[in-house]
Amino acid sequence: MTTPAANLSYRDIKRIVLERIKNRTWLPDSLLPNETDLAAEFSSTRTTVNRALRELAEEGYLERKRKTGTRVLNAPVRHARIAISLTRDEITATGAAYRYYLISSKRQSGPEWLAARLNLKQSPDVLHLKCMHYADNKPFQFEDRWIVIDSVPGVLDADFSEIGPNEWLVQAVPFTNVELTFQATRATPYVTEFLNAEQDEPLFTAERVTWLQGRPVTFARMHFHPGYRMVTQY
Amino acid sequence: MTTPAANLSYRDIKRIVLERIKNRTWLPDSLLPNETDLAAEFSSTRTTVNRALRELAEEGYLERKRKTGTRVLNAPVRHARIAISLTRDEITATGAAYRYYLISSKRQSGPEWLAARLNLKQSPDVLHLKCMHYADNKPFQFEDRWIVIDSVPGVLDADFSEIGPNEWLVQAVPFTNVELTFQATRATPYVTEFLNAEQDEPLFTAERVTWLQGRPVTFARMHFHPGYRMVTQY
DNA sequence: TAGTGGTCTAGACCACCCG
DNA sequence: GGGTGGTCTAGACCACTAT
Repeated sequence: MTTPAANLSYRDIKRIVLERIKNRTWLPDSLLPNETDLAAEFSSTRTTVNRALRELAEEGYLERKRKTGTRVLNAPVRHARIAISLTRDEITATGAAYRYYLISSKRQSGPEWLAARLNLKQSPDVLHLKCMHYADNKPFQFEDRWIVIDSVPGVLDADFSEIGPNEWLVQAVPFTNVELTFQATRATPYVTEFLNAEQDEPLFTAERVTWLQGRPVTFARMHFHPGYRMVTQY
Repeated sequence: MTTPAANLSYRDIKRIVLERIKNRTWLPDSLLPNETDLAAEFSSTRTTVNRALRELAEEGYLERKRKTGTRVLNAPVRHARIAISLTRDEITATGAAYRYYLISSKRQSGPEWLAARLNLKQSPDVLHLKCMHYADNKPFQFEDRWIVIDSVPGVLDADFSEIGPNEWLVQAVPFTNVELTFQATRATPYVTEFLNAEQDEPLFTAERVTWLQGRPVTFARMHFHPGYRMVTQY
C-alpha cells in the first residue's frame, strides 16, 4: 500500500476505505488499522480520518469500539431514510390542495388493545378522534387517533375541527421516542366509505406510537387511499 | 441570553439549540447567529458548534447555506431509518431458521412495464427469477426478480438454486442508487399458493430498483407473508 | 465582494474497555 | 494498564452564494 497523493478530504478517505472493503482488501470481521496509522498513510490527520470512519459506521459499513478498534461488518446494514412529514405537507408538496375533516371526537376509556399497545396496565382515559385528509378533494388518508389525556395537558380544550391532531400535537407536546409500523390491511366497511375503496381492498397502513420519557402520548393508525405507494431512495 | 458555563460538548449545544427552537426563542424561518458568534456565546469553538449544527441539519431541524446562514425549518422533517438487510439476516435475526427455494429461472426479453420502470426505451434482455424465502419452514417472502443481463456480467453463469439473487448480487455487482417502494397489494392466485395466503388477501409489498451510475441493474418485487409488519423507531 | 458555512491541521486530554 | 476511538481547542484557508 503506497502513499497516495496528499490533500485527501474526508470524502476521499471514505471512498478509498469503501473501495478496500468492496475489494476485500479489508475482509469482513477484520480490523482496520487504527486512526493514527491511517492518518499517516493518507498524509492526513486523525480528525479527518475520524470523520470518514465515523460516517461510514453511521452508514452501516463499520463497527467502531474503543480499545478494540474499527471492524468491517460482514453484512453491511444499509438504511433507507423515510421522511416523516405532516400529512398536510406531504400533500401540498405534490402540488395538490389539502383539506382536513374531523369525523368524530369522543372522550372515552381506552380499549384493552390500546392499553397493551401503550404498555399500560390500566386502560387510560383517552380522546379518540377520527378524521380524514384529502388531496384535491380526493380521499388521501383516514386517521384513527387516540390521545392519552393525562399525558397531554390542554388537549380537551383544543379544537380539532379546524386543525388536525398531528399538527396540533407536534407544536403542543414534545416527544422523545416514536415507534412506526407499516403493514397491509384489509379495508373495513367503515373505512371503505371514507377512502372510496372497495370492500376488502388492500390498504397501506401506518401506525405510530409516541412517547415522552417512557410515558405514552398518543397512538395513531393511518389508512392510506388505495394505490398509495411510499417511495424512498438511498 | 447570558453565557452558560463553559465546557459544553457538541451534544450539549445540540440540546440547547433544540430547546431554543421548541421554546420559539428562535422562530421558524429565522436565522440563527453565525457559528463564530455561537461559539463565543457557548465559550466553545467553531468546530464544536459546527458539528452540533451540522447534525441538527442532518436530522431535519435546520437548513444551512453558505453566506445566508443557518435557518430554522418551519416544519422539521424527521426521518425514520429503515434497516435494509438481506432476507436471510432479517429471518435469522429473529432466531428462526432460514430456507431458500428457487421456483423458476428464465432468460427472456423484459416486458414493457419493466422497461418503463427501468427508464429504458427498449426491452432489455433479462434473467427472470422467482423464489421463496422461508422462516422456520413457514413462508416469509415471495421474490420476483429481474436482472438486466447486460449490466451484470457473469449472471448467466451463477447458480441461483443454492444462493438467493440478492445475496449473489450484493457481492457481485456494485450499485450507486436504489429506489425503494412500499405498498399494499392484493395476493394473486399464483402468489397465494406460495405464501399460504387467502385469495385477494392484502400483502405488504416492497419493490426495489437498483442502478449503477445511471444503468439499471435489477428490479425486484417482494411480497411478504400475510400479517407482516415493518417496524422502525426514531 | 463580502459573509457564511465547509473543511483541514496539529495537538491535546479523556472515556471506555479488553486483557 | 494501555490502546483505541471520542471529542475539544485554536487557527487557518477555501468554496459557495447573495447582493
